[in-house]
Amino acid sequence: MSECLFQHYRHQVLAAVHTLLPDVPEETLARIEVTPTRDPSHGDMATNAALLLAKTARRKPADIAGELAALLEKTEGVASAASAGPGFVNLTLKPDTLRHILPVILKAGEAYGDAQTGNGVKVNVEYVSANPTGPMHVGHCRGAVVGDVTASLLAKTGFDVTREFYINDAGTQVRALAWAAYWRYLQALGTKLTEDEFAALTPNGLQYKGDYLIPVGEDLVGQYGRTLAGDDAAPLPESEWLGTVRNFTVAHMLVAIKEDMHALGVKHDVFTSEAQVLRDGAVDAAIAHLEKEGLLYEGVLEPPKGKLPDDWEEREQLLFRATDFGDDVDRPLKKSDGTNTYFANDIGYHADKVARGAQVMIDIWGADHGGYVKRMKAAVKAVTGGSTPLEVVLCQIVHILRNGEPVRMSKRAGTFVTLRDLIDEVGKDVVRFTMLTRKSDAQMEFDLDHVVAKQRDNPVFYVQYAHARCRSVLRAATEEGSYGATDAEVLAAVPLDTLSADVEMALIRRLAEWPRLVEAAAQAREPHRVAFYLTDLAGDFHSLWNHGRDDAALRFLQPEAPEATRARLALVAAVATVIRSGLAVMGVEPVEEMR
RNA sequence: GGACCCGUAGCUCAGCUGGAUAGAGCGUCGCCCUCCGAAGGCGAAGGUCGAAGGUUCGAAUCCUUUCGGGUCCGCCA
Repeated sequence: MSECLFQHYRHQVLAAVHTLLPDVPEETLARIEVTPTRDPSHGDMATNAALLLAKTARRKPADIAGELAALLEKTEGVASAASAGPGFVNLTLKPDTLRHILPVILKAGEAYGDAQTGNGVKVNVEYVSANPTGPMHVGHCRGAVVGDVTASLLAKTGFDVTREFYINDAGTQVRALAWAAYWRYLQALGTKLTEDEFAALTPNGLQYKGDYLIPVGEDLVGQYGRTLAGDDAAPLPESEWLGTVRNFTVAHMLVAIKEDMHALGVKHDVFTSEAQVLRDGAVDAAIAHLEKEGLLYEGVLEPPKGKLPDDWEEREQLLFRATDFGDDVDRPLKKSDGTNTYFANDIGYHADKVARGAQVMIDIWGADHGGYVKRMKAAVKAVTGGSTPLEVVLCQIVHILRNGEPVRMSKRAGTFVTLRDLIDEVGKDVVRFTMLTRKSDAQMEFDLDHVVAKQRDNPVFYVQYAHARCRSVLRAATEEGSYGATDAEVLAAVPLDTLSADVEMALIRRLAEWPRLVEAAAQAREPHRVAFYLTDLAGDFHSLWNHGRDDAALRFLQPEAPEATRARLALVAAVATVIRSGLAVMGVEPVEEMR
């Protein structure tokens, strides 16, 4: 039998449908599902098949449901099947069928829930992607976690995943960064210039004033001595030093960014440099392709309605016909100084991903880029001829709170919270889990006190506590000595007939849902569902645990009944396994005991 | 002016891509340790799913309109 009970019985339902109505169109069959029931009185699972078939069969749903139920009742593992409600078929499984999932889990270990639905399709997931102009701040970490876990979910369901980081190292921000690093370099050489005097020389003024560039300035001296500066550490023309300083500084920033990602447990397979994509000609090639397709023209854009930018002036520029592909206006590819817009480079970059083999692209962006989605999708459609879909997941802002009060993040005020600060304060696992306790497109509040509190309403604690309790029971059983070995292979073979209490069966039902949840979360690109599932699973387990307080017969360790105890231990070990499987997807370490 | 996201219990949020009587936690109220599993658990109260139309066997979910909050709107990325 398949690892996934729901998938298994879906096939049984489809077989029954085929017997009953051989000519059902493929689209209708695809919509037939077998889902867990919300109400235990509805059995273990239900199918909507009869409701969907009613139209094509021109018959009443309840009639079809009745006939389906009669067929399904005879299916192996099914105790009873009944038509219910508007035309559902409810299935009640034999207890053995449900219990059978425990050895499946114990043998599979953390791999329980793995699937092959991705069929090796190459998916490129791009996340974090930022200007390499400074340390990562807390604003980056939600997208980092969402991207990382989305990638893990896709890998778990059989996709060939590439985790990618796009380095925006080609724009004006990086030039500003180089100027700021050059200032630190001159300072390290003992320049007589004041900051104001240097700022007056700097295009668009001196930015990136944080201390983190001081060591970069010192390292520049170590590497290049005084060769990048004039006498008395006076500035040389930009052309004498910009390339050198920029590359040196970006390399430094990348090291820091990678360290931060490592501290958060976020992995990337590929780091792609915007400047490199530009040098390789991928951008020019993409623009040439669009030109050839007749999708570019020189034109004038309407000024935006409402508040007009101060320096607005009407100007003819190179435009992409984004409106042909569903965007609202055509989009410019060149800035007034003749260089590419970010958009133009991004087109080349996405074409490059496709050239490297991507069959599906998923970009994780901050919500402030929401207005950019349509044009990017339009461009990808144009440049790939529609062969390679682009999906965009937007992450809303995270507000950091301390004791319910907002933590101001301001470089000037000196309360700038870096990602590293956050990890150091609450720990990587807490950050990761908490980032998934809301769906991505909802705003989130992250209270530094709350996320480390050992309380019921802190899901991180609640789930870890459930795992620790499982481990505690298994340790106690091992130490006691008379219940036999408690490793997975042994427990996978114990008789399970004694598991029959409602709370026990409810827990088993929950465990059976895990593979289905993994697939749904991967397909929807919604990693938060894993966190919610684990919280529910933990709740079921805590409930069973407490039932043992009220009813001694429900306790895990039964000295009078070693056989029943072993069955319970198999259940407990399976719960721990599924929690570990879920935490592994989330990149969170399970704990053995609460401190 | 336009685009995108969000409006679900007093509060914070789920709701499995259209299914059965809309669910959790917090808060409120009532219970469960004469310590062998209380950092927990059980129960109660609490809802016209922002509003109005529409689509159909069936809508919190899809469409239109509308109100409220957020993000964004050529030369930032």
